[in-house]
Amino acid sequence: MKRMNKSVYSILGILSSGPKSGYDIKKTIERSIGHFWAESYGQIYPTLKLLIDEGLITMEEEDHIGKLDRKVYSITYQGMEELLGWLSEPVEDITLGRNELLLKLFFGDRIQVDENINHLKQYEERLYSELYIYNGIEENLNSIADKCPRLVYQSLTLKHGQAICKALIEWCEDSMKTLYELRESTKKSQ
Amino acid sequence: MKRMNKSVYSILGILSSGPKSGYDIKKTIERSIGHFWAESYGQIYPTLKLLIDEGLITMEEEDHIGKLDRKVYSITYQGMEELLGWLSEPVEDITLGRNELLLKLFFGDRIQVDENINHLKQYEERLYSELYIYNGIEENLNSIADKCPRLVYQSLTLKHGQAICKALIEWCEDSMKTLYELRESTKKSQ
DNA sequence: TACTACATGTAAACGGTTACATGATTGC
DNA sequence: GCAATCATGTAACCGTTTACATGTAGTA
Repeated sequence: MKRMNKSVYSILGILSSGPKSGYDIKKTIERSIGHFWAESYGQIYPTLKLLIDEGLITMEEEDHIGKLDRKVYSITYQGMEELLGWLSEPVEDITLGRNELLLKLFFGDRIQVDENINHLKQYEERLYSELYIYNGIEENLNSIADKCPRLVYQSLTLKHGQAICKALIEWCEDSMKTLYELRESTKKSQ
Repeated sequence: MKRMNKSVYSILGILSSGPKSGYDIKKTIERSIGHFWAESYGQIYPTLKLLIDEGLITMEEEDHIGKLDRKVYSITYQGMEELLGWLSEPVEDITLGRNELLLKLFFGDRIQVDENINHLKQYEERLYSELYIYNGIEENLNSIADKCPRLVYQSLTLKHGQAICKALIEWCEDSMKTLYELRESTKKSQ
């Protein structure tokens, strides 16, 4: 299976909770994962075509409720396997724009709780090393006695990075705690 | 003047503190704004060509210290004007990947303190309204009594957004305080 | 009547990265 | 001799957005 771009997985994820048209997929993405992941029609329709070619989804023309040519897409068994495989793989990119970790996490109930905890652990580690670098730069800035305005502005951008790191490390901790509890509660109910 | 992409301003910003070669620009960007703004050679060299055509920078071939064909670029008066104009304009995009606010702020000492404070104020407002939306969704999620794992994962992604918003609102407050102090201290010394 | 939502799709443009080609200089 | 760094540049590729084209259905 050739390398696929991430749009594929956002669409497979959405279809994993039921068949939908291209239009529906767009709307569903906006309402659910829209705050960290966007897809345009120019991305969705060609991707749907590709997914059919790969056998990961199927299409059915829902003929004439009225005269709308509505095409409904469903995920196949292979498609579900592809999705689950991707969900379990470690996160690659974490550009804060299109956040792959959040995309995996949003569909986290499809896989084991521990796998999601692992994703969070790895993210937390990255955040710690990023913060470590920032702290190094900060010490460097502080060691320069001469406090010119230039340095003030530089350190503001630095503090931005530190603030995000610290907040997200906390978020990781809280999230992992939540997932530990989820794991325990599902154990009991079995 | 036709609309320019943001790479232009990162380069003008870097050149505003002294002439540099394309290679130097790349290295300087990495060391200074690299944590929120990247540029590749494939972006830098064509942009330098464009900036020369627009008269915003000039080029001088620094011939033969050895035999390296080093080309040194300097910002022109018009280039400086273009940069200062852009620095004073309100921020457009704030994708957290390539952060335009931080780019403006990093070069903030070139303009009035108050203009930078305004950028921060506007950013803070955006963050408040984003947080407001998240809080609305959260209430909605909480009102669903049925606590299925699905919702747990959804709310994790939501909390991610909330955590960043809160941290950055605090960062805005701190930054504005710092800039108020900077403004007062420069007033006194005049 | 006009506006909004439903519905599908494509082509061009845009912004950016990656891979490649080329070659000098410095230091181990 | 070899690796790292200095140094310039281009072409292909990738992912994404925008603008466009087309048309139906419901409702105010």
